[in-house]
Amino acid sequence: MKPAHITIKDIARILGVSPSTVSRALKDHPDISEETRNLVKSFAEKVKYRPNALALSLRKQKTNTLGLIIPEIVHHFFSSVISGMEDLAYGEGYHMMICQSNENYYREVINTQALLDHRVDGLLVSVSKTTRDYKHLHNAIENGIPIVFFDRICNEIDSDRVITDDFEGARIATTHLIECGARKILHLSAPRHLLIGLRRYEGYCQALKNHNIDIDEKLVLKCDTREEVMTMRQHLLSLAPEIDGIFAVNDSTAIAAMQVLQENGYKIPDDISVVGFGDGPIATITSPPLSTVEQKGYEIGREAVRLLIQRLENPTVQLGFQTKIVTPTLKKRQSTR
Amino acid sequence: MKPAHITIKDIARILGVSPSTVSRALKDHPDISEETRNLVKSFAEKVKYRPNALALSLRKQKTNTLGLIIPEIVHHFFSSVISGMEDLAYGEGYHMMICQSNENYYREVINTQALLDHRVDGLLVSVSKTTRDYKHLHNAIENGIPIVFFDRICNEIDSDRVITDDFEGARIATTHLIECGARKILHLSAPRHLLIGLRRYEGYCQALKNHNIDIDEKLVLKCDTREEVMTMRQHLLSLAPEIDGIFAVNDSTAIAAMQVLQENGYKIPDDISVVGFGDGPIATITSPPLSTVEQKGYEIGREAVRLLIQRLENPTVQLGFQTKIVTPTLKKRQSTR
DNA sequence: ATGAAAGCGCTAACAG
DNA sequence: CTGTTAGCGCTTTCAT
Repeated sequence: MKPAHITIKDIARILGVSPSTVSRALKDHPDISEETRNLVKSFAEKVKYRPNALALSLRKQKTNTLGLIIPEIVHHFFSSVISGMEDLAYGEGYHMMICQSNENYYREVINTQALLDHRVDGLLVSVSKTTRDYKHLHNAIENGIPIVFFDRICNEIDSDRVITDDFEGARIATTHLIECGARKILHLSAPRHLLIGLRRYEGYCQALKNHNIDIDEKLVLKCDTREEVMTMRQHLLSLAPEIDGIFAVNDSTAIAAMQVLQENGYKIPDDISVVGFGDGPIATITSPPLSTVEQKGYEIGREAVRLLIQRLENPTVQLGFQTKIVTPTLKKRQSTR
Repeated sequence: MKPAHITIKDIARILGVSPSTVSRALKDHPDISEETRNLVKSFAEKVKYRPNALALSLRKQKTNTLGLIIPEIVHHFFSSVISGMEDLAYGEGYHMMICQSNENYYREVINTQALLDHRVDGLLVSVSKTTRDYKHLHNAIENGIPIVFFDRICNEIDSDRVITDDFEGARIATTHLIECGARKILHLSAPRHLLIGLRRYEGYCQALKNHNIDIDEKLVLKCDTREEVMTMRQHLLSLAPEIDGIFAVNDSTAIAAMQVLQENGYKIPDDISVVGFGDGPIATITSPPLSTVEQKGYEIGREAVRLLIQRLENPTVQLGFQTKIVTPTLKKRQSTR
């Protein structure tokens, strides 16, 4: 356990030159003679000199670190986002400091503060469900720290954003069902006061409209969890004879519905085709595997980091804020024909 | 976009005192008069002064940051680990810098270096599958940076460790099958050259032995993915009539087997009971829900951070290295009676 | 071509 | 009780 890392000063002392010479030699400053440069460089290599990123950051007023605030890490979509962010950031010479808000406003505030204290160059934020007040995020922007919001964006703050095109995803999913021959399509939806509930409902309606199918509000059920499907089991079964397709707002709801139907003798997809939304790992292991809308978390993560770094590295240019809309794609499997 | 954050120096200048007075007042140093203290504190609050963590770290030679190197973030077990780490670290005043090796040795080396450059106080590492050489990690230890290995530990380095008790998990799972009345238990296993393959196999054998059931090597199949189950479908079905239980090395294999059997008229759990291992989110949504061994990623993460912080905060005491063995528990669902 | 000095923001030993 | 000074590790004028 040697206590200290070797520093430029150490090298300078040992080699009998000044710290500035070492610093310059190390970064190939033209003023330094080849001789000195080689001497310093080979010695530095020998003693495994590594610059202290802390000192560098303090000096340069730039940490090359991005702060991430995410509601929860254990979630297929969010962990995919993190993975995409990490991969791109790494490639661009940035590192990530990651905080989990656990959907807790108070913790989100503390996290934001901590990241600012660490002087991250920018922030990547998906706001917690309990956040109503955005002072902490405004505060970051006022301190010159740009934010890119992703997925759970904040409308009160003008900023770069990356979101999923829920409308389009739902439209694609529903259209697929129609193309499979379905006409009476049940929509298991999230509440409309949630953005995804509303948008996916609208996409569903749009697809029907495009094919001149009337929207039957009896076929739109507020039902967005596995548990709720189980509770509504009877109602679902009472509708089953008259429907030929189901579009669910997420995969677990789709799967639960599929199972209830199967247990009662319905064949998927022969009697009823089913499409989900999200494409977590669960969609591939059901029987039949679930057709669903792929949500591209990895890509959203990359895109968010791309926007952020672009802004960080062009501080002079007054870039207008962009909203990147990532269009999900249909992942056709065997729950639809 | 104000460029700069306010500093102690700024406050000192404005208030007409010295920076050290401000510094002391802020941290309730006893030498400072109440008057000055209140003056400074209220002013600091008014201008939202926040200490620069970078400067502090440089000064104190302590960053309060833990570096994490993990093979992949998008994996239920690993993301649970991260979540547990983050939660505990947060509570103890530490932050996490997270790097993903993507199972790539080269990247693991670079990541380690980057974290050392950032002067993280300690390292949490699960080694990549492709890592054969441990110089980079030895190097960290030589630099006085303690490492806690978790899950994929490194035997060449003497260090703190947190692992799952695979043997015990397998024993519990198999015993559960036996208690459900099974006697002819098929084990779908990972290759024995992998530690988990070996340990879980041994646990399976131990349970049989404890109940005086002979081990039948024909009932131990190297088969540890969904795809492999599909490939071995016929073989599996040929064994099916003579077995009454299955213990699979992971959930997806268990589920695939369950599905193949169901499609061929077997009733789960009536004809055959099935137990998996790992308890990702998929286990709850199958029909019937899968009994499995819960792997406690969250707890492993917390434990790893606990060990690391304990070591960091008792640098003087020569603590012996500990290996924490987290025993998984049976999660009984409906795939077993 | 090299060195001395100042400073990034903060703290702590030493003076007074 | 408060200020001065030095220094954490590094870069970058400004001298020489």
